[in-house]
Amino acid sequence: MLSLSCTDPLARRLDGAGGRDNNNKNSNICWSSISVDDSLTSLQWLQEFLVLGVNMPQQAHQQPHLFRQEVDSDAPASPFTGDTTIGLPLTLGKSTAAAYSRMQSLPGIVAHGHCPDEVDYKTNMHIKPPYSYATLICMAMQASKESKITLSCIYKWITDNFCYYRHADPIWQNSIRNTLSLNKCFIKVPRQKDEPGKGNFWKIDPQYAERLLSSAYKKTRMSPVQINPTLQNRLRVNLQPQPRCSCINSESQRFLREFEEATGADQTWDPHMAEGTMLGSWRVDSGSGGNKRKQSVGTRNGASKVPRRSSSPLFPVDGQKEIGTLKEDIDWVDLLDSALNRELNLESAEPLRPIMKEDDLTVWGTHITPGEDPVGTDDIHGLVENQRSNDMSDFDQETFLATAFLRARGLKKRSKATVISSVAPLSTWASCLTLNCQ
DNA sequence: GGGTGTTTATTTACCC
DNA sequence: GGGTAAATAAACACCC
Repeated sequence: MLSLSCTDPLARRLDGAGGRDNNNKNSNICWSSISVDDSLTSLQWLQEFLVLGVNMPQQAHQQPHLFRQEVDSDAPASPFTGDTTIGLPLTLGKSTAAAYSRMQSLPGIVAHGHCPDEVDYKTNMHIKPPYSYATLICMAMQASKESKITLSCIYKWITDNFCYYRHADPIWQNSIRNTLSLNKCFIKVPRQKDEPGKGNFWKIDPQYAERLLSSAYKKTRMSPVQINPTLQNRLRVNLQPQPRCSCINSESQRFLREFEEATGADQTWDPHMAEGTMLGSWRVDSGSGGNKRKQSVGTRNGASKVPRRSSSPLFPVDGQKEIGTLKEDIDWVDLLDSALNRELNLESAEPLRPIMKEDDLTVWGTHITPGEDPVGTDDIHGLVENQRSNDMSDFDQETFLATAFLRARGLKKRSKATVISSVAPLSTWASCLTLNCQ
């Protein structure tokens, strides 16, 4: 029987992770500094493990991926997928790397090619997709074969492809409209007088697409992972507060995009190929947003300033200010046992052989020089190449490309967790890390 | 009345 | 810390 203590280690960790930006920045810190003992005495690793680890086998190589060409789906591939069907949020307040570091401390959990951080947004109603509204609109526009699209079609596409929005407060539709109006990337196309229907059409301004093509996606805003309030109500679990919940940090996205640009990797949704399609680099009119219109108007409802809703409804605003405790009982042992059982079912998977320095790391005609970093990405290269000979999937190939790219960019000195979680399909980097454990 | 579009205000997160 | 993009929220007008 496990005896788990959740207070002190958790408090210590949270103490070091305060501040709104710390989630991302602490990724590396957690990876390198959390001891096994620390991990095992904190409940957070368990929480993350439960979220990240379940139902992975069937997803590891089946989930759509941003890099992968999807044949029969207009749905946005979720580059960061995972299963949250058990209803707990993904990596609450901790980066993938941090979560993974703790998972790794559990023997047998990591070593089976798991994909701990994938979310199928098409079916997962609990986690808000990490795409800005502008991105969603753009996705909808690209998915539509038409050059213009109506607001209702945008709504429909989003709800069809992001389960979260099917159940979310319809306020998001207001935000969509707001985005369409404010964002110069979107052009309103008036409806013909004889055209039936309501509202105008919308399309993307090609000039912004061109700008995007000539310059990289420089800026991306990462939405925090948000949990559908219905889930919150269902769970009624007061988990420890975290200042931010983000499963993919901005650095990861940047690397991802740099990788895409460098490799021209196939994507389900290819912003480079789609006319007017732009991801993450929307130029909004400088007059909008920000605090330029500072004006004391009180509030519209006459009340004094009301705290904003927590980014994660699981964490009430008040709760985010303090270190909370698990206020309701959770049968952690059962949950752990259940999750472990699922994990152990993977043991039939063929073990990966260690990387050998003499292995030929030539991939698609490109030779990767091995041996520069003792336990670094060389291992991954070798793994992927060797796996390739065993019918390596596109998924794995993408991982290899991503890793090779990062290495070429001089990122090999990063912590492995950072590198891998930055770009690799996570089903693969779990396998890759296995090598490093050997 | 409901959907749509616009505007204003505020907060949050990220970058420099 | 300032600037700014994005998100959130609300009010309002217009149109079918």
